[in-house]
Amino acid sequence: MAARGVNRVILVGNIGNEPEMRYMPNGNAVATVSLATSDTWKDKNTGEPQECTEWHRVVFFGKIAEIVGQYVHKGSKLYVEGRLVTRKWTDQQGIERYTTEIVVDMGGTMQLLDSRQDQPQQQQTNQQQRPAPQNRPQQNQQAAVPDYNEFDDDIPFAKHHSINGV
Amino acid sequence: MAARGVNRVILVGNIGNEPEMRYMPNGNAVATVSLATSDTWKDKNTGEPQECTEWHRVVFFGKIAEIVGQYVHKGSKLYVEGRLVTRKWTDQQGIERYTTEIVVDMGGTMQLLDSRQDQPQQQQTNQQQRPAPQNRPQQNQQAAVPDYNEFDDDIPFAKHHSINGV
Amino acid sequence: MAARGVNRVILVGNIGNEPEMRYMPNGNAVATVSLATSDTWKDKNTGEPQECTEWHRVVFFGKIAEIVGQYVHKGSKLYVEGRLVTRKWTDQQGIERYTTEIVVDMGGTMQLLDSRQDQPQQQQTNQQQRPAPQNRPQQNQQAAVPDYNEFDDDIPFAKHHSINGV
Amino acid sequence: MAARGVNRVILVGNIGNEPEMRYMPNGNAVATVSLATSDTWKDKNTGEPQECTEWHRVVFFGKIAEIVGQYVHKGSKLYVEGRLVTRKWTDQQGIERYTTEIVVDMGGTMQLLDSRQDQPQQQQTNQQQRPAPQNRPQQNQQAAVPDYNEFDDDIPFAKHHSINGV
DNA sequence: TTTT
DNA sequence: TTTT
Repeated sequence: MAARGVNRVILVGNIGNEPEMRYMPNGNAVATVSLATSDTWKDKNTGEPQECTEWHRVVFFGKIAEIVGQYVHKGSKLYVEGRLVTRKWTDQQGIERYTTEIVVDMGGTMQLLDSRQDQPQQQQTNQQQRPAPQNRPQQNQQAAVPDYNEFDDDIPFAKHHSINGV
Repeated sequence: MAARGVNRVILVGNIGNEPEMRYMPNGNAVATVSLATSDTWKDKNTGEPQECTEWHRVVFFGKIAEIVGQYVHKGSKLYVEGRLVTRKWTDQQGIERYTTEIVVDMGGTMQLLDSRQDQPQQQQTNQQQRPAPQNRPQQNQQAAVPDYNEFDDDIPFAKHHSINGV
Repeated sequence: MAARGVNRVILVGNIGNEPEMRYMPNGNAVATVSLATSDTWKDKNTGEPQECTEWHRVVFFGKIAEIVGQYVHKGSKLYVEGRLVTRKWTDQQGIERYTTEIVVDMGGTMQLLDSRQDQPQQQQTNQQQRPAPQNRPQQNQQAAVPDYNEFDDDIPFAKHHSINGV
Repeated sequence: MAARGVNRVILVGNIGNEPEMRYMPNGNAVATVSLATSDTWKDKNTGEPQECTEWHRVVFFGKIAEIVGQYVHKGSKLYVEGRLVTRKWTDQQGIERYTTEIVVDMGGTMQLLDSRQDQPQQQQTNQQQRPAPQNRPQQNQQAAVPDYNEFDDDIPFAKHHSINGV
């Protein structure tokens, strides 16, 4: 809660995939998305337009992750405010790797920038069995978890996602 | 110069090393530092204080890199505003790796937050042969480079630092 | 260009009016809009939802002002990055007043967050006589000014807008 | 807690006065400071250096206000993250006025950027009768209020400070 | 005066 | 590797 220093990331961009949902042992949701930001400029010499797209791995925790799972879809435009976290993991070949993510938890924020009619309504049908996070009492949050933990096993790299002490 | 989306990082923290200086073929300076930000919180269960330090690799380009080389030292406190760039490189074993850096160029900014008397004066003596960037005409910028390019070869991992087209 | 300290404002919100366009004596465009941001929360005691809308006066300068004049309309959603400037002016009764504005010039940025089809096409017809800013050479920028300076006189409070030395 | 839109201000600068402390009817602290940020640039025509200092009125609420009252002093360098609020008030002549402030409450943050030895120790002596906020149990927070409410009456413009519903 |  |  307290901090020495400032660690803040602000992104506006479009989501490149459906959010990957996971659940912590205590039932808290974790949503991971890839968010694209693009820079465009003109080459100094040739003058022709250049474009460079940067992909950011954004990980949402807790209540905000539930909202992401519910309302964010491939193509959604998001405003995201979070912090940088680099974590170490070991790939299948046993090679140690580092991944930098933008973590959005209680100290961050998210804004869906699509107008309602832009949203792909079809995408939401496969989530209808899940009540909207706003209307769900706190206790249900944990009750819903086991179903998703089973599904969790099918997510590739799921174990890379674990962030200790956050 | 134009952009679709927003990609912004704001950091305040302390530098863990002397800046590593490199120079582009056109003579532009590149300065790389490690910047630490810390989060402190109390464990929910035990109540005892926890600390987590995050290290950020920050890369400065151009005139701002010259200022970093001149005035920033191990222990300096900095405000940094830049953007996230993830680049791919191949290590000595031929393994492809990704590194995420905070790039600070003309679209970013830097503020040295140490009061003047805090600065390690001794550190600056070995840079006195180099005129202050503010007083140096543009042409000298390139004249100063060869000395540092020689030194460049001694920097480990120097080739990882190259960022194409940024 | 240099700075002591940091002065940064980031806003995402909707525009409440058509941009007011003015032109500096040197032909540079100035666009002023009102941007709304809303906070919603639940009253601690009654639990009923509360909303508080904050209106921000945002002033764009130069090329970015031209883009605002061309593409931003009442209802547009914008991302804005600028700095706070408070200026003093005297109203018709001779009373000294202070107004705080978010200034967006070369050190800031703007992103139109509406998808293309959201844009009110009709609004743009009365600007068609004006070439798109991107394609217009620098000289035309000044050529276009007299027309708008005449129009300028019809803008109420136009004299309040003048910002000296910025 | 929820929001439509984003309203964020980030400032780094020096404090121009001792914090003005007030207390809400419920005992919550309110601290107000003036924070200076400076822009320096060279005049395009004459080339001579220009400086423009911007003063920001920053208002802290709650626990963070207590920390400001304890540790922030005239000359302190601060990092501040808050939101813009413009409020209306009536001056002694009955003239309606607007003041824009940067509000820093639970949704914002503050970082003292002075190293410990920079702090004016003498300034703290007149606050020694007040226990450090960290060590003070919640109940004492309210117990300490009456003393300061009396003092509150001596603060000019104190009534301008009230912010309803925030 | 915007928006959801 | 920094800092409090």
